[in-house]
Amino acid sequence: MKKRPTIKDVARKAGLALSTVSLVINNSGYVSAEARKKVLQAIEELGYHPSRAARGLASRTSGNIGFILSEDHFSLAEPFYTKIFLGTEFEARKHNYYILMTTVGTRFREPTDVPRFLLEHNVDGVIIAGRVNEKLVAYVDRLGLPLALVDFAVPKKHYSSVQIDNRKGACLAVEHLLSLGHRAIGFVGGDISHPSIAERFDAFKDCLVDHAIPLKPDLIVADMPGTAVQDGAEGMKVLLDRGSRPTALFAANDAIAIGCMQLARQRGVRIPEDLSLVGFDDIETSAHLEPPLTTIRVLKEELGAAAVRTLVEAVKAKSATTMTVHVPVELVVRGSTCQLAAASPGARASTG
Amino acid sequence: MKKRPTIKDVARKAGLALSTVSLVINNSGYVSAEARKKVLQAIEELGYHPSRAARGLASRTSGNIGFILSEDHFSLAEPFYTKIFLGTEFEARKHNYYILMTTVGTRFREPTDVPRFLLEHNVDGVIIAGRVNEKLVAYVDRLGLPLALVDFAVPKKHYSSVQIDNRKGACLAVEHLLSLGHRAIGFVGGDISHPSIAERFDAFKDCLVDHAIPLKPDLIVADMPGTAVQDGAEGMKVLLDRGSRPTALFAANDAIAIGCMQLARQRGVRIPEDLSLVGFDDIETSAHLEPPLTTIRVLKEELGAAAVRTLVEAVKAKSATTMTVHVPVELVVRGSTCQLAAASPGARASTG
DNA sequence: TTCTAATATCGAAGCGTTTCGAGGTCATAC
DNA sequence: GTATGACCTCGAAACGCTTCGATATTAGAA
Repeated sequence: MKKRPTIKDVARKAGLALSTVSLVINNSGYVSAEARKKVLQAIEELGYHPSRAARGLASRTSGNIGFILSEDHFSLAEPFYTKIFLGTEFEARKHNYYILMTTVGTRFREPTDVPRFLLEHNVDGVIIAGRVNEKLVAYVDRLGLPLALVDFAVPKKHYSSVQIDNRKGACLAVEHLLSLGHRAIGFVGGDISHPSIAERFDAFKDCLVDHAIPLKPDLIVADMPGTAVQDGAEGMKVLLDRGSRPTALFAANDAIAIGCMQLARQRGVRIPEDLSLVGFDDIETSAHLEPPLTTIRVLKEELGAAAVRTLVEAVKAKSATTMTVHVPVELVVRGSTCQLAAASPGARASTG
Repeated sequence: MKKRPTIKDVARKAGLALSTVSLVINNSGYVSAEARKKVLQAIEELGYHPSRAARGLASRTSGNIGFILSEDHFSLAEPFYTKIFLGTEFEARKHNYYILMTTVGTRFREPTDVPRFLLEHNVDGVIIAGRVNEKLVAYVDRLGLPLALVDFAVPKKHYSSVQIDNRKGACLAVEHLLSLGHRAIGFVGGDISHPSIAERFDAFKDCLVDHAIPLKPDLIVADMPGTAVQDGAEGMKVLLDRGSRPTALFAANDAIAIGCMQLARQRGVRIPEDLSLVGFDDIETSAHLEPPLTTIRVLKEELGAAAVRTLVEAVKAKSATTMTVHVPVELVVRGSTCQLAAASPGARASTG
């Protein structure tokens, strides 16, 4: 409980000016080897460590990075963004930053909806994960704070961002299905206004075309309002009611895939025998489904870590250069996909 | 990018002294209704918000709570403490605090192993989750910082803490097994030096005695070094090699239970037919095992939230009163336990 | 030798708050 | 009529740093 030493005490003990001590601590300016040694020793003996608040006030830096998440994403049911957040925590510690986390609603009005750490000037940079109100993004930008978006982009604007390699993922999925002999490959997506979903859809189409497979519009459903389980079920229903019979399906994400699975079961469509199914994201539950879902794994922690690295660079550089990082994805083959040959009707009945 | 207003600007605009403005902001001292109104209006018009750094320096508060976690617990494989952490984030936002997170190793030497936020005086209180070096706890205590331990306790010392209701949980487990007709109930634990594990073991014994079931030492294994899956397998092995044949088993946590399951499968012991098994914690995977594990659910996020509440109280009160909060647990019945009747040898063979 | 630039140290002016004590007004109690 | 205390406002002194400009010294270039 005794008073902790200040830079003044160090200066006195070292017999040097306070400002010289500061130079040593910050490794800036000119300091003789001798003076440096004296300062270091005094620091050591006193057990001195600079105060963050004082340093922050004088240098107008906080040592913190703000992490903004949309409210509906920071639920315990949504481990996707939660993992991104944990990824930022991991990486921030490596760079001697702390993460201040907050969530925001879809509305954005000043100053009520401005994250407190922005009002208090308590962060040196901001990470925004997932879709948030564009006005919030603009607000952060106007503050002149380094900014990195994760799995989100604002149309017509260039911000630094960390993106999932959606195109690659979609290709991996399609090529996996092709390699299994599938040709009638469908797509179930929703909320095409979400950049990631749109990109997956786009790449899906491109990839088929690249492999000389003609697109069949009746195998595609992409107009559900959201990207949750019920949207997947809804999409699957539309597809089946339409009379379409794809042998394989690429779902825009795992939640949608799960919805497809549920409806398939209701309608007596067997997975993978009658229909191979590939998801995207590799969320926790996917591995535990029956059958376990073949999917595209997204390295969620890596998304967060990359965002921190981007930001730390930006803070150091003080330049407004923006950059986009694409985090790799990988195919995880599980039980929801199989060779087309085995998918002919009755194949199972004859063996069972 | 234009300079943000300071308290000085507010004072000028309101035609009052800077200190009066401060009093209004902090709702302290005497301020006339008229003056308050003028200040509030000036603040509104200028869009003023106090700077955290300046306020921190002057008032020696940071608005942050430090969260210390043992290194091996902050892995992505260990969602238990990670969830506690998320629980603190949730709750901290409600009280206008931010969480600064760090991990520590088992060693503790000053000043190398001291969390940076402590050196920088950058937190108003500290939460320590899980077992850490006792010297670290003593160090925090010596700093005079409010402290709350989560799922950890230091022998012979009284710190505020948030505990799992281990006794209740163990009783729920035992009584569940008793209600299924089991009498030969075994225990597999490890690392009895961990307070939580010890308490579960203790309550297990007490509960049996309370129900007039004599303790059979040969049904108990509790000397493994750790509490992980392999320790569970090891314990199960010892039990079986010893020739003990409990009809039901209470494992000190889910990881241990999983180890038991694995070894049981190897040895041809069927769960639940030959052996009913109850775990503790309700970790993510437990629900997805085959069979899904009956266990005692621990509200992990609530542990974290309770710790924050405890700490916020302590910061406000400035008193050194300590308190222990017990967070409730609940029994989750799944497929790894069943009625004793069905467990007679051959019961399955005759139906299969 | 003289000038310049690099090196080294220092004092002082902030950074934007909180807090303390001084000083003033006014109503109430004695 | 004066003392007392509540109420109100203010200026100034911290809080513990960074940073700027001044000054001094030294080494190398001209």
